[in-house]
Amino acid sequence: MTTAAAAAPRLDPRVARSRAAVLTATVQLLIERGIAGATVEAVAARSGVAKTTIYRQWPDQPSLVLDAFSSLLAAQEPPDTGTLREDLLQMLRGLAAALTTSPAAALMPALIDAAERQPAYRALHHREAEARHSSLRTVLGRGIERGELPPGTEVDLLVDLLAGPLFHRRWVSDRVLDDHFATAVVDTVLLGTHRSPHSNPRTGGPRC
Amino acid sequence: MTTAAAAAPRLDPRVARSRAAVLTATVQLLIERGIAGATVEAVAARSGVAKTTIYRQWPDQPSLVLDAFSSLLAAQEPPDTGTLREDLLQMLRGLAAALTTSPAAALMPALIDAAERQPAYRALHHREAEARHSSLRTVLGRGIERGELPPGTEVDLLVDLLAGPLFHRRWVSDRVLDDHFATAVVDTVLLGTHRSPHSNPRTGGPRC
DNA sequence: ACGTTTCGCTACGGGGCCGTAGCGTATGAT
DNA sequence: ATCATACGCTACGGCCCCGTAGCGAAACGT
Repeated sequence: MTTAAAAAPRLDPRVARSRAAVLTATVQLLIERGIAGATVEAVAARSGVAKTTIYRQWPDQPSLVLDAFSSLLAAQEPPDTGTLREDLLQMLRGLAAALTTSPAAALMPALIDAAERQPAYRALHHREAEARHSSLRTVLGRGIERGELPPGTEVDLLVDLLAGPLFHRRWVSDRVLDDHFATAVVDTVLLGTHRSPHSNPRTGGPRC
Repeated sequence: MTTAAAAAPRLDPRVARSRAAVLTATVQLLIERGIAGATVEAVAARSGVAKTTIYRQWPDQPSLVLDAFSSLLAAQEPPDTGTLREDLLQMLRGLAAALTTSPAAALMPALIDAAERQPAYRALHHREAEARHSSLRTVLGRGIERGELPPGTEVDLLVDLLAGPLFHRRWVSDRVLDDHFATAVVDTVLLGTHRSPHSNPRTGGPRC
């Protein structure tokens, strides 16, 4: 009975309310001032929740920030249009849009930077990245089954080839990142993979 | 008199010494603890230079950190082997090696994160990125002149297509980043670009 | 209506870092 | 040898943030 009760604890609405307010304020502060600026005191001031209340729900600042980060996890479902190209276009266009418009995208560098040194952030970063890549892997796997990609295709390589250019353009080149760019990436990579130059040169192209 | 003297200031060796010690310590602290950890007090402790001396040469902490960042600028000369593929292989392999081994590479996420919010860091980041890309652009330009790339090739797109996957693998996928990977990227992108980089969407893309 | 839980508020000691001042000492230039 | 300069050291007021304690008030569950 105790285990059953602990499994489905109906939450006190007061807890839920303050918890939501705190997380919202934390995300805002993370975007505006970075991890270092997401102070417990600042979160308390911004959210209207007392500092002591925050400490009643989170042991320390890193726990709170990690919680705020994971509250943003929103992995999209893998599309299934019937064509590999269409699936990839849909995914990369969605990614491009998310990287340019979503305010949450702005704090990905902060997560990567923190992951470079702190194990907890590192684990979270990998979890989120894996969640994003799994959809891509699913789509690519279907492409292989359909014969749109050669059988020996290295899926991991393709993931970097497809997603990498979008990230690079957003945070390094700092140029326009739109549907046209996403389309160009998909087509170039698909065309370049069609003959699988690195893995299986003997079999030539599938049906060229 | 004052203007003439300021025009050619031979540096006091004491200044040069403390300056070098401070910058070295700052870089170390940046790598170990990030920007927030590169405190003037910590730098003073690590370098053995008194805190007051640091303030005599830098007005505040951001100036010091920016100075430390720019002391790491080392853009490689564009190679000229005669073949576009060889040039690109050399450059991307060098980049892959730098991203994996160089301790300075570890603080690129920190720079990108800071650039997201602070204009000074943003300017520095763009300056460094531009320096890296210019060599790549030079090599690609020669490829177009030689006819190894179609005349209308979008060089900016190629830069992201080539460099992006390396960054993505280093900081998102967190998988092996070696010569083999760099080679696969170069070959896929070159093959994919050999015909039109983005074919017409009406027919369903680059089908053969 | 009743106990229980969570809340907001105030206050606190502790710590870290900021940026400056003053002063004697060591190192450099001439 | 002399003068100028940069140095290290100590000390300081100020600020921000940490995490905890104690209290009464308000909101909840039954």
